[in-house]
Amino acid sequence: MPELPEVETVVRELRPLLTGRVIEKIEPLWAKTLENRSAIKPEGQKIIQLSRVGKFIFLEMERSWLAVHLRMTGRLAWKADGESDTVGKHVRLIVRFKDGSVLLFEDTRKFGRVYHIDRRKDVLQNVGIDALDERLNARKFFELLKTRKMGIKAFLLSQKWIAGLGNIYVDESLFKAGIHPLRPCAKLSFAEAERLFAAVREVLQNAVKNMGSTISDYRDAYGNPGRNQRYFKVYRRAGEPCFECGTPIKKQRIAGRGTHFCPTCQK
DNA sequence: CCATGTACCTGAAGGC
DNA sequence: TGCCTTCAGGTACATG
Repeated sequence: MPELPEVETVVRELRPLLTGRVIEKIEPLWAKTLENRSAIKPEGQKIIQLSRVGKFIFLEMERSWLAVHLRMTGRLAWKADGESDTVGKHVRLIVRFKDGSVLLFEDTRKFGRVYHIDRRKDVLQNVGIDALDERLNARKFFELLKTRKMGIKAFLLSQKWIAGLGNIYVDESLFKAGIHPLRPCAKLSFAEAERLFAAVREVLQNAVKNMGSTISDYRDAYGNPGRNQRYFKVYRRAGEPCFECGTPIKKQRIAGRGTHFCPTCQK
């Protein structure tokens, strides 16, 4: 499941591969994958730069943008020779460049989307500040928490306030901070908010260093799996002993997601 | 405002 | 072997 670290890894790898290339054609193979919300034509436009906000990947062109969301099983891969590339079973969209290279969007479950838009905010209306944005700090994080009654896991999972976290990194961050996933946001002290903010940053930054986590589907732009899954403390460890206290890790449905936590360490 | 449920999808895994 | 059910979870949307 690509979350911020996986998306960041893909963006870093694709940036030198795609920048400067000119689009010849965009071919959707599964109609719903491409959502065109612009009157401008992508054909003939040059890719100026790549960026990321939360789980969105942006390809900035000269007059419009492509925004990619990988959702659950989406992957991007660039191939120097588009002609020799046999189209795999799960290729949902092909971006063809003038030089003959291609960007493939593969997506087993078809949840992923490629949006063609005029400006980034066309897909960012309901997306909050990126979790690694330098403008975010513990004080601002606490300010976002203190007016909300919802459980902290639901808050972190929502992209509305802080963008980029998904199920894996929420569980790992809450464990690192020693906070129970059901704690109401508004009941967290400033010290707890500070600890949680630091944990979120550390968990995400470590995962970026490890090129993301691969559970089943995720691969980077070169088709390689990440290494971060080796360092999970709670995710997918139900019934196994907590590394801190030995209590079996509990799995429970919270905020509609399989949630892993240590009932002893997380209060 | 918030929690819950369903839809979108496919493939893997478990039960019988 | 094979059929059926359940589960995985990012996001949008409907409902209470």
